Amino acid sequence: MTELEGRNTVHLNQRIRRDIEDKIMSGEWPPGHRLPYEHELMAEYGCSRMTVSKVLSGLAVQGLITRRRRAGSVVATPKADRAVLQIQDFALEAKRANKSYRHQILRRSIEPIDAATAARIGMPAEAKVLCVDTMHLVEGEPEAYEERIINLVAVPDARVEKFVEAPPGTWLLNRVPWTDAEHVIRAVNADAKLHKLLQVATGSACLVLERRTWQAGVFLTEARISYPGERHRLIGRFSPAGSGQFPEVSSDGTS
Amino acid sequence: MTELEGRNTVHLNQRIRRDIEDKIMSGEWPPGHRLPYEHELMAEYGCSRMTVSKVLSGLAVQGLITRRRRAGSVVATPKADRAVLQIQDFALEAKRANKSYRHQILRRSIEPIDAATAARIGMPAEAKVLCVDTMHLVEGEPEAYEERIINLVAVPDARVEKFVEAPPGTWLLNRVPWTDAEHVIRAVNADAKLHKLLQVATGSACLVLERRTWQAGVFLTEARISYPGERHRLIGRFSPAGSGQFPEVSSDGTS
DNA sequence: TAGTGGTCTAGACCACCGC
DNA sequence: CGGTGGTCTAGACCACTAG
Repeated sequence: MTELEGRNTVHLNQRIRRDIEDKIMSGEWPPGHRLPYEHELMAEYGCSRMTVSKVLSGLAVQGLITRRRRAGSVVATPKADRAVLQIQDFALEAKRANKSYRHQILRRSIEPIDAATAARIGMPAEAKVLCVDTMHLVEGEPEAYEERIINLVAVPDARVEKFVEAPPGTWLLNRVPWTDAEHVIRAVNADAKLHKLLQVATGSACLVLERRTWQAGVFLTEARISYPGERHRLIGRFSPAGSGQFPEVSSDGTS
Repeated sequence: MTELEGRNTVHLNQRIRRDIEDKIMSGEWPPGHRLPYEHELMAEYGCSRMTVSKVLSGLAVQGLITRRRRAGSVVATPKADRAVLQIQDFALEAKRANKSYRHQILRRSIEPIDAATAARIGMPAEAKVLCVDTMHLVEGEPEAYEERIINLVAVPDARVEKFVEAPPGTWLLNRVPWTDAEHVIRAVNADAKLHKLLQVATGSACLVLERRTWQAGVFLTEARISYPGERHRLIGRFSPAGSGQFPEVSSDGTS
């Protein structure tokens, strides 16, 4: 077609992708609708097959379409909604809100894990791990209470780390990459311990986030983070997988 | 190099990608480390530039590396952890667990929204929306209570839909694609209403998930879903963005 | 079996940006 | 300025699968 107009910095693949996304998003191509074949798109846009192929592959990765060999590409039918929450680094989060942050290490000891924990994280029951309890304070107020277990076999450096400059979560994040993670979010009524630490009434609802991470099958760390109930909320804003990524996410503490 | 061995069905790009991922994950290439240039990888694997380019682009989309012209590609430093929760369709979820599911529409009316809601969803205060309250029952027990608002301008079909066969969430999911979403997760103490509906003690902790979705800037729907406190947890298992996608995710109800 | 997508090549030109 | 990544081409062979 030798398109020569409108090529300021907008690339052909972007135009193709946008056209297809628009047709899907507008409902013009509903779930199940078969997209044009690659050779048809080649003809339509007057480009090589590689270009349309990359576009369609990207849409497939994004989950907008599904592709099969002989059958062509069809608009995917959404399966379920995803909630994507970005668990911010506490210090970063506070800094963005222009608030002061500090943390206190309440406990730091190396202990054997009990049977329940062993089963949960997939380690032998006798294994010794590093246990670190941390209070996160924003503007001097309790923001969250964190109970963490670190596998010293996977993270030997942690054995001598005192977590003075950075709390365990931040320290680990900047040091050890992970390959698998599991999150559990629950609501619990504050017991005496949470009452004392978070300065909330006994029985008031608290948000508990448990995160376990592994690296290639090897357990790395488990964190149980308790937030004061209604004062804190996990917030996530996002677009479908892969497209807009994660434009703005926060975990704030407005009532 | 003209590699000729080991090409059963494992593609060259997969091998390159795996090699790089392994080096990053093992810590051999820590955050900030500069990867080989494309032409170096070409020489190392004896392939064309397109092949290594696609691999590196994929890793960049995945967030494992960052790429800049002239400067090359470097291993990205992780910013924060993400929690990815898949909000299952209630019926699907129950079916997988081999449990019975049904829903009840407790309320269905078209009403103008109040000022607070209008501000929250970005619609004029006078706009009329469809309000649907739904109880989700698994094995006859209250699983969740859902309060939903649907923008009739964006989803005109909803005006005559009675949600008998499928609850509003499922109905919408299979009909309307969204481009942006916002989630808020809170813990609240059950008030009299939740006590009655979810059959939990007044004051017991409940998990509240609010989801608002838009399509290209146009508000679609808002759902506030309340789960009985400790009986239900949101669970997500996942790998870093783009790689393993979402291997197994559930929202189960064990105590 | 024929036609689709999946992968790969050996080039090319260009935009950007660090030196 | 030179070298990097970003994009694109016009081919090619192969694997898979629907009809």
